[in-house]
Amino acid sequence: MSSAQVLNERSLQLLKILIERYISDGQPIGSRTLSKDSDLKLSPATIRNVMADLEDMGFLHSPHTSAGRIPTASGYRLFVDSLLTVKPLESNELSRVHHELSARDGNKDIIGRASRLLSELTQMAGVVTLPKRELVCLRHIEFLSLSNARVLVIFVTNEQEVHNKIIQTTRAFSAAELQQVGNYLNSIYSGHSLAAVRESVFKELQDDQQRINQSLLDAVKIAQLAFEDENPKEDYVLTGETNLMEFSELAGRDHLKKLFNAFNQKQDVIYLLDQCMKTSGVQIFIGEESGYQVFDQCSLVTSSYHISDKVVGVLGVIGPTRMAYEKIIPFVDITAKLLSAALNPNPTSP
Amino acid sequence: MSSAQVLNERSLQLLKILIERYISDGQPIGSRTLSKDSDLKLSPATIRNVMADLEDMGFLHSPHTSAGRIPTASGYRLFVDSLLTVKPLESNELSRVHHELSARDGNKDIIGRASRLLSELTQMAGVVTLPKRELVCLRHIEFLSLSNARVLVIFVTNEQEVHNKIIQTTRAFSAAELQQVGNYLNSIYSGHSLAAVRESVFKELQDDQQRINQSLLDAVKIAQLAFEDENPKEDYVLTGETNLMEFSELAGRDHLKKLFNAFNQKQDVIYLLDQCMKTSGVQIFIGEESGYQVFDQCSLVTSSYHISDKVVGVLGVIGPTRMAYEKIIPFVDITAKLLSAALNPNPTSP
DNA sequence: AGTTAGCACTCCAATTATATGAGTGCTAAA
DNA sequence: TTTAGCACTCATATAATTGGAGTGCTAACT
Repeated sequence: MSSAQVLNERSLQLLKILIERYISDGQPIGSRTLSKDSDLKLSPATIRNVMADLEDMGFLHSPHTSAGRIPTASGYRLFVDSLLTVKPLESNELSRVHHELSARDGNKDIIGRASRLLSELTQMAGVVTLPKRELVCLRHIEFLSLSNARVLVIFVTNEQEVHNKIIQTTRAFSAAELQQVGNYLNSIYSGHSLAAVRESVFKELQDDQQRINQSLLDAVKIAQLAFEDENPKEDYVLTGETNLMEFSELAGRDHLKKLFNAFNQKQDVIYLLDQCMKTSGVQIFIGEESGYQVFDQCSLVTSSYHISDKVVGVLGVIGPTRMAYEKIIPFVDITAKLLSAALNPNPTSP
Repeated sequence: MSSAQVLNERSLQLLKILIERYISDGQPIGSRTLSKDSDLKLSPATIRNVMADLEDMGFLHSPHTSAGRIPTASGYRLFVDSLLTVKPLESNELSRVHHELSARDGNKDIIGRASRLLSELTQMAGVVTLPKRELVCLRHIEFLSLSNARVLVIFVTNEQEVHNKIIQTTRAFSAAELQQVGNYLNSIYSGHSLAAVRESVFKELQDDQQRINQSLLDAVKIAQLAFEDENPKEDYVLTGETNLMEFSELAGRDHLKKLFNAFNQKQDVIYLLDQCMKTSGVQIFIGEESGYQVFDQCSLVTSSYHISDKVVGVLGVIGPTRMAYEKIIPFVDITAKLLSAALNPNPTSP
């Protein structure tokens, strides 16, 4: 009965133009505007018909009877998946990214720098997860004796991150003993991923314990405590949250508070970012797709980064659904690539 | 000509009641309300006269002709300095503080816990500075050789905080050499404040360098690099910022953004907190007194905390000027005391 | 069959009017 | 010195009015 319920070329064209226009203006787009904007020579009336169809199919939506149309989440989805024409980065932006992520000052706080980069260049919120501990390689481990049979464990990972942790041992160890333990563990495990170390230690303890002598047993026991999986909590660095206050669609007091609380609680955001880590390339959550009420008005554009071919983290941008995807997507993409490059030991070796 | 421009007992009484009432209600207080609230049997008209005087003296202020009066910063100042009757903490709050700041789990992130405590119990923002590095004592230092003549310095301070830093040395050092350097430095400097160490190292290098042998000279040179004063930047842990969004007086979008930016930039807040560190006991900045526009509507209640009798940091609460000072002040006070207690090595020793 | 002009209709947003009432300052009497 | 009385001010809330942007439908046009 109703006319074409089909997505022909023309409808898509119009949808694309509408969304682009909405993204740049932020106001509902009406048939008259769209008619002038497109070079298809169509009258507003025709466009109204098309728009009605697009609305039926769930790509558009009117805030009220006499406003124009705005894209729904599915509309955006269709847009980013098949309508989008990505824009290359401007040269000054590109050089900024290069400069900021160059390995020069020993990667000091490179995660933070990346996050700031993302937020400053997009004027939205930038987020970068810390490299997943499990997947990171051990470079060196060291023990320090404290009072009451406690031992301070210090270990350095691949990317020169230093971690530390206090463990409670069953008896006090002297500095010399700990030195030995350290030497032993370093000689065996240096270069292995933390997950591998944990696993290996576990196996060692399962095996017949008679086989190894007492001091090695001590070493393994200490190692077990050191790499015990107490809190595999991931974490991220978020910057530029305040930028989000500029966007009227997010600026309701309640909404803003919920959003910032979610950022502080971290768990929901971590869950989302974790999802993104599973797939390679740029991932996008648009509005309600995230499944969290709080992020209904937000989109998340992410890409994962890696160290020696293993994905160890994600970075991305959080902003209103109405964001300039055609610029954000390539930007996130290249940032992830350059961060990976900066973190990898020999970017130039074969 | 006008009547008593003097602060007699009655005016102060009324000012106190007005401020208390304003703090609890948040609305301008009129003469009628105040007349009923005070047990002085005075008619609204009389009270109007008194209020007019108080306004002349700068303690009150009308938002407009036909609203009641609200306190000015000087009004609040007079109130907290001489009118206030502090309320003791409720027992459940007290036990919460004790529990949260008990030294049980090795002071792990005790700064963060203190900050969360402050924000959760007050429903405002809590802030705790990290212990001032300079004043903190060295417990142990350790060196690790990296590639390209770089050395990773790891040192543990009094309160079992672990710090690390990468330095660039003039030549590569072997692990054994670094071991020696570490032993030497530990034997001499363990237990000294970082400032003292820096000073001593500096003196050592000034002295005739022939006097000491080569390996000791190396040690001192490395120590100099390690304790070089690159960035004496202080830092703090701020929590519960989002609570501030609940207060209508701070909730303007612009204002909120400026406030949160100030929190992120940190420098202004640090400057203020630094001021507070110079005086002992509870310090209060009310509104404009801070000198920063952004904090015009805010008050800051702080108290310093110490390690072995040296003030090393401050903690406090940031909220709207209209806050319940009579509860906040003792709360901040006790929190600072208990944090100090938790950080001090032997709380029970003589 | 697809496209377009015309028209009645809807609904928001902005403006203006209108009341309401809380609170003040002043004056004059107690 | 205190108080009652009164005219005045100003912010807030509510309603009434208007303008315009945009729609959906129908009927005519290609």
